Parts: sequence; structure tokens; C-alpha cells
Amino acid sequence: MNKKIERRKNMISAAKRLFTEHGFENTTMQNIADEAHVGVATLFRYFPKKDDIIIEVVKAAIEQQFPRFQQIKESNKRGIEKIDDVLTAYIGFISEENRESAMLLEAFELYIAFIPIEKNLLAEVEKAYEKIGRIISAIVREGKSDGSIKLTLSHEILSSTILNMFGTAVKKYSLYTLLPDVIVPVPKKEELIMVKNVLLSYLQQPAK
Amino acid sequence: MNKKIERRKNMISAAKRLFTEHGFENTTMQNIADEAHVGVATLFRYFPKKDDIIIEVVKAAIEQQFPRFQQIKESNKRGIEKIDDVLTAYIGFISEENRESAMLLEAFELYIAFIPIEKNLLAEVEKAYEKIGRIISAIVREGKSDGSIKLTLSHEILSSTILNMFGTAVKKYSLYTLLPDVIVPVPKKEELIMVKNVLLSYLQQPAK
Amino acid sequence: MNKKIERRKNMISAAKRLFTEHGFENTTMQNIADEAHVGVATLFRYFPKKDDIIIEVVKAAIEQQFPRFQQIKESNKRGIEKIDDVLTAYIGFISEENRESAMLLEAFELYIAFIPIEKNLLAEVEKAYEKIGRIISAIVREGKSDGSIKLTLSHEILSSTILNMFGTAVKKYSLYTLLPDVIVPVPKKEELIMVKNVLLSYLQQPAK
Amino acid sequence: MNKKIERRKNMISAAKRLFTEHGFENTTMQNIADEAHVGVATLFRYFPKKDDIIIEVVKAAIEQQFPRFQQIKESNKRGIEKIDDVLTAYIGFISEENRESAMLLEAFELYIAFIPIEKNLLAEVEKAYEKIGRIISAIVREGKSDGSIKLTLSHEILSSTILNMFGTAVKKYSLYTLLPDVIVPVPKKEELIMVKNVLLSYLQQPAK
DNA sequence: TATGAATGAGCCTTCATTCAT
DNA sequence: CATGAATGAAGGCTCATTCAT
Repeated sequence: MNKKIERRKNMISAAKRLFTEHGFENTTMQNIADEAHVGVATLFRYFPKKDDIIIEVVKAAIEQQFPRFQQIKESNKRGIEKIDDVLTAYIGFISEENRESAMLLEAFELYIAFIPIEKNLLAEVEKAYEKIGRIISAIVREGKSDGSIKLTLSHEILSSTILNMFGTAVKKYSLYTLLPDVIVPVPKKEELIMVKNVLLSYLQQPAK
Repeated sequence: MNKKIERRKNMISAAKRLFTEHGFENTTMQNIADEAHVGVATLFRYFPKKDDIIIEVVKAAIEQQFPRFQQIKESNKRGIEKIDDVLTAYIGFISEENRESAMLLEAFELYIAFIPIEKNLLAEVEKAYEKIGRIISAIVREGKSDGSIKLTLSHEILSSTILNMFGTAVKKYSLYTLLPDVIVPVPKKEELIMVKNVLLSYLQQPAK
Repeated sequence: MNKKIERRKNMISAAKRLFTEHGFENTTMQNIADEAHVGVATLFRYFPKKDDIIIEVVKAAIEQQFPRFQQIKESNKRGIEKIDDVLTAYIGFISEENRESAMLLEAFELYIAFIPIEKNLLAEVEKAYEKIGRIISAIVREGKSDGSIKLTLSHEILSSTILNMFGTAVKKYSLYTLLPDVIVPVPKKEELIMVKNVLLSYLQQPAK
Repeated sequence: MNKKIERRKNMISAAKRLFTEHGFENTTMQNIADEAHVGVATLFRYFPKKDDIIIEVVKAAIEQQFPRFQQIKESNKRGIEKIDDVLTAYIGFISEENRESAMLLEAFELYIAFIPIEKNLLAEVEKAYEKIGRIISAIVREGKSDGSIKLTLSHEILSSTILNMFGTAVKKYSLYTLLPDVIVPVPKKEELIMVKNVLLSYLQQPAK
């Protein structure tokens, strides 16, 4: 029983490695099978379609981020400090190990932009994303009620937009850092930290 | 002679149309040839490798943005107002016609992340990007010297980072708006405008 | 011990069901195993090669026809009447339940036309066929000796040919009736009965 | 222009050769390409789906029979004699070169019994079949009007059924003659001729 | 020069059959 | 014994790229 799950994980991580390095379209099922040291047919037994394993890898990538946010939320800090931690976590995406995850998500979003993928598969990914969304949302609410975040309603939207934008941009930077020949200038970590502080100070301003 | 250039443009725009709708990898050279009403062989005569026409389309997409920034720079406004215009232009990427271009760039950046592309080709794209980078850089400098932007040196970096981040995120949103089933929440235009104003007010703060 | 035979029969009938609906080549061993509610490995334990179970199904299909002819032969009728019954039985193939069997034979004959099958396996099928051949042969002889069939020697051959041909054609019609979009016109039952009567009247003609 | 048709014919005949020897399912597109001395891609250029070339081969097989029947119809004989010729032509299927065609049709009918094939493709085959059906139908009518065939209306149906059955059985025999190990006894040519004569004499009997 | 035709390498997927529990 | 898991070989089909007209 356990061996099956083991094997499955093994294939998923092999796929992740390959997807990370070569992208979804340039990784063949045979490649994955080889990397995982199994036969192709075995791979197909676990993931009947290529999209299936792609989804699985993506879901894992999202879920890998989950505990970190969860932990932030459950920490004994004020809301604004938790936001600080969230932003810091985002920044971590660039340099740390789960940069790979961030980058994978980046690639996936482009992948589905052009290749129609089954709705129910997408639904799984959406669900994983929402989980994180809810956590951040909760943190903002928390910060408002403990007074550490000072925003009126309209500012609330703004706050989520800013956070969203920060995450979006940083995730994308995580992709850039992998490029052998960077085309777009990627901000350094210190610069991002400065931006983070600007955002935080904004969030603490009394509502105008 | 002129006919040749005409033809070339025709192929590029046909390719752009197709790339925009189906992505780089899902568009075949045959597709492009058909869309451009030329033979495949002709297409290959003009663009010996598929990457060649991809680069060309991307370059065109970047250059298409160029005049707008150029025009902003040459306008008779103070630096801070020009920055405002730049940010507004970015926001325009989501809804306006050159959303297609923005999206194409987005896709391209991912494309080259996984497929090794010849250096000299990339160089051309970089050059196009730098052109825009220089314009923005000039605007910031201008704003500083006319006093409308108040930043010390370290803040200067911050300013470019913020602008960069804004552009990066918005470009990515331009891709999302194409997705039939959005997976990630995309901020509304009004929300982006609010963020823009926050940034602008930040840029005008006296350096601490 | 008995359970084994039970199991075996179960697999064979599962296979028959599937072969009838999808043909030999489009039915996988896994399909059969599932339909029979056993593991694939078990199926292979009983039938080490796919051809083995095919042969078994075909044999069963032939043998299923056997009792009907046997019963005709043993009935208390004159030879010509038995021939009548045999022809009627053939006609039954089109509409009745063992149309499936008839059709399976049809498919099998084509199957072996292209896929080399082991001789000893074929021998088993031949043996089953011969059994029926012998019965019909006996009936014809009977009819001649009781005077209800009037044929000289050379006509005897003719008689078997006609019967054979009738059977061949009708069996094939049994296949056609399954086709969703009939391509070849299939005679109606009543028409076949008319032909049957023509044949019967021919067989009763005094030898010329 | 002509070369294209040449090439196309070449592929079709290569396919026919292979289909005849190995059946539709056991012949791969690669096999056909090799036999025709072209690349697979070329084969697919002419016949985008495997079914397409199957249909083409089948159509050719049917059409190959066409001139013979047409010629019989246009000959200067009485109806009954033309029927004679038609039956003789059928018998020819067993021994002559177009036995291959007859056999192919046989195989095709089984093929479509299990594998769903696109309607419009089937329609083409049906059309080809109908052409022959119409000729035979016309001959029967001709025979009736010139008095050489004596049948009342109900017998007319019978006549077509008998002819149909004769053709059906003989076509199937054409398959059997290819089997390395005959499973079902195939009538000899002389026997079929006898049956033919029986049918002819029946058709000339005055209607009862 | 412009083009349709030709093509091999490669991809996703299936399946009969063997292993290991 | 019974079984699910594992697998390589093979099949249909696509596509960037080259030829030949």
C-alpha cells in the first residue's frame, strides 16, 4: 500500500525536476519514466494522461507553499507583522528551494493559457490556490481588527491588490532567475525588502 | 524590394496573430504560412528557423510599445506626471489592443526559460527591452532634477524596482485576462489605478 | 476442482460478451479480466495466450449450435424435412440469440485469415466444425435412402454445396445485422424462407 | 500534377497489397509507407487518417469490379444470359486476380463491424456498392421484359435475394481460399458452376 | 524566387505478457 | 492459487525542416 504512494511520489518528484528544467511541453512521458526509473507504461498506470501528472506536480507545488502561510497565520503576532512575514515569504521564493515551485506555477499558468485542459483538473488547482487566498484574506482581516492595519473598506481591496501584485511579480522574478540569459532586469533581494517596507508602512497609515 | 519587406511584415503579423491565440509551441510553421497566404518554403526562406520568426514577432511586440513611452517622455510635463502616464500605460495593457503584445512578451519569457535559444537572437530582444528601460530611467532622472520626484540615491533603485514590479505584474495580468477559466484573481482596472496613486504619492514623499 | 471449471466458464462467457461487442482485436485481456471479475494474471493462468481464449470462445460458439442440429437429426422426420429444419435453423441465426455465435464465427474466420495462429489450436476448431458437417452429411444420406431426396451422386455434391452456401451467406448476414450503418443489403427473413423453399423443391426433383 | 496521382495510386496499391496479406489492423502506416517507398509523413499527407486509406483501398476494390458488370450489362445478350455472366463473374472471384478485391471487401465489412468509422467515409463505400447493385437490378428488369426471366413480382425479390446470396457466399469463399489451414470446406469451382446452372434454370421457370 | 511535396525523428498512448506478493 | 503492478515494444500521428520544380 505504502509502496504505491512512495512510487507515486517518486514519479511526481521526477516529473517536477524535469518540468522545472525543461518545461511541460519539452518533457516527454518517457523522460519522466526514465528519471523515475520506471517503465513508461507504469507511469501511465499512475497518470493516464500527461495532463494528469502535470496537474499533480502543480498541485504539489502549490501545496508546498501552504504550510508556510498556515504557520504564519497561526503565529502569535499582530496582523501587520504577519503581513510582513507573508511578503518576506514571497521574497523567499526567489532564492530558496521553493523557487522551483514558484516557477512551476508560473509556467503552468502559461501552459493552460494555450492548451485546453480538462475543467475538473483545473478545478483541483483552483481549490489549492483558494486555500492560500483564504489564509491571506484572513490575515488582513485580523490585522484590521487588531488595529495594526488601518484601512477603510475601499482600501481593503487595495491592500489585497497590492499583496497580490507583489506576489505575482515576485513569482515571476523567480522564473527570471533561472534564465541563463536574463532579458528583464530582476530586482535584487534587498531591493524587494525595501519595497516590502514601503508597502507595510502604507498599510499602517491611517485611512484618509 | 519593397514587396519583400511587405511580405515579411505580412508573415510576422500572421505569426503574431497565431502566437497570440495558440502560443508559440502550438503554432506550426505551416499554420503561419497558411495564415500569411504563402508557402511554407517561402516562410522558411525569410525565417530559416522557427525561433527566428518568434524573435521577430517578439521584437515587434516590444517595439510597438516603444512610441507610447517615447511620446510620454517627450511630452511637456513634469517628471512625476510622466511617471503617472507610464503607469497608466501599463494599466492600459490589460484592456487595450496591445494587451496582445504584452501577453506575447509574457509567453516569450517563459518560452526561452525552457528552450535554449541562440544568443544573438536573444540579444536583439534585449536591445529592444533596453530601449524602453532607458526611457523610463530618463524620466525618473528628469523627475528628480525638476524636483517632482523626491528620492535619494537608494530610493532611486527602489523607484525603479517599484515601477518594474508594477509593469511585471500588470503584464502578467494581461495574460490572465485571456484565460477562459481564471485561476488566479486578476485585479480590476480601478484597483490598479488606486495602486498607481499610492505609488505616485510615495514617489513624491520627501526622502527620509 | 469444480470451482475451477466454473471460473473458466465464467471467463469464457465474459470474453464472448466482449468479443461479440467489440471484436477480438479491440478487446484487451484486461477488459476480459474485469468483465469476469478476476485479475489479469488469473486470466493468463487459465489462458496463457490471448489466442487461447479466443479459440475457446469460438469452440463454445460452434458447440452451442451443435445440439440443435443433433436434435434435428434425431427427430422422427423424413430426410427432406430435416433438411428443411436445418435451413430454418440457419435462418434463425439472423434473428435469434445465437446470432451472436454465428457472428463470432464470422469474425473468427477473418481473424485467422490474417493472424497466424498455432496449428493445434485451429485443429480444435476444425474438429468442432466437422462434427456439424458430419451431422448434415448424415441427414442428406438419410434423405436419399428414405427417398425424400432425389439425387444422383454428382448431384449429391451439388446438394452439399448449396447447403453450405446457404449457411455461409446467412452466417454472414448475421454479422451485417449488427452493423449500425448497413452497407450491403441484407435479405429479410421472409425472403430467405422463400429461397429455402426453392432449394427444398430442387432437392426433391427427380434426378435428371 | 500527374505525378501526384501516380504517387497516390502507388500508395493505395501498396496498402492494398499489405491489407490483403495482413489485414487492416495488422498493417501499420509505417508498413505501408515502406512498401510504397515513401516516408510516413508523406503517407499521412495523402491520407490524414489510417481510415482514409482503408476506405480508398476498399473503394478501389469495389470499383475494380465495376467495369466487368458494366460490360455484362451492355453486352448484346438476353437478360438471362447476362445473369449467367454475372454469376460466372462472381465465381471468377475465387480464382482470378480480383479475388484479392473480393477478400478485401470481406475483411472491410468485418472491420467496420467493430471499429466505428466516420459516416461520410462509409457513405463513399456505400455509393460504390450501390452502383453495382443498380446494374444487377437493371439486368433483372431487362430479363423480365425480354421474357428470358419469368418471375412475378414476389419472385423478383427472391431473384435479388438469390443473386445476393450467391455473391455473398462466393465472396466469402474467396477469403477462405487464402487461409493456410482451411477450416470450412470451400466448394470447388465446378460445383459452383453447377449451382449456378440450378439457379438459372430456376429463374427461367414459368411463374407458378 | 516562390512553392508544394517529402520526410525522419519524436510524442503520447496502448496492450499482451511477466513479476512479485 | 489469485492478483495487482510493471513493462517494452509498437502504433497512429505531428512538425520543423529540406528538396525539387
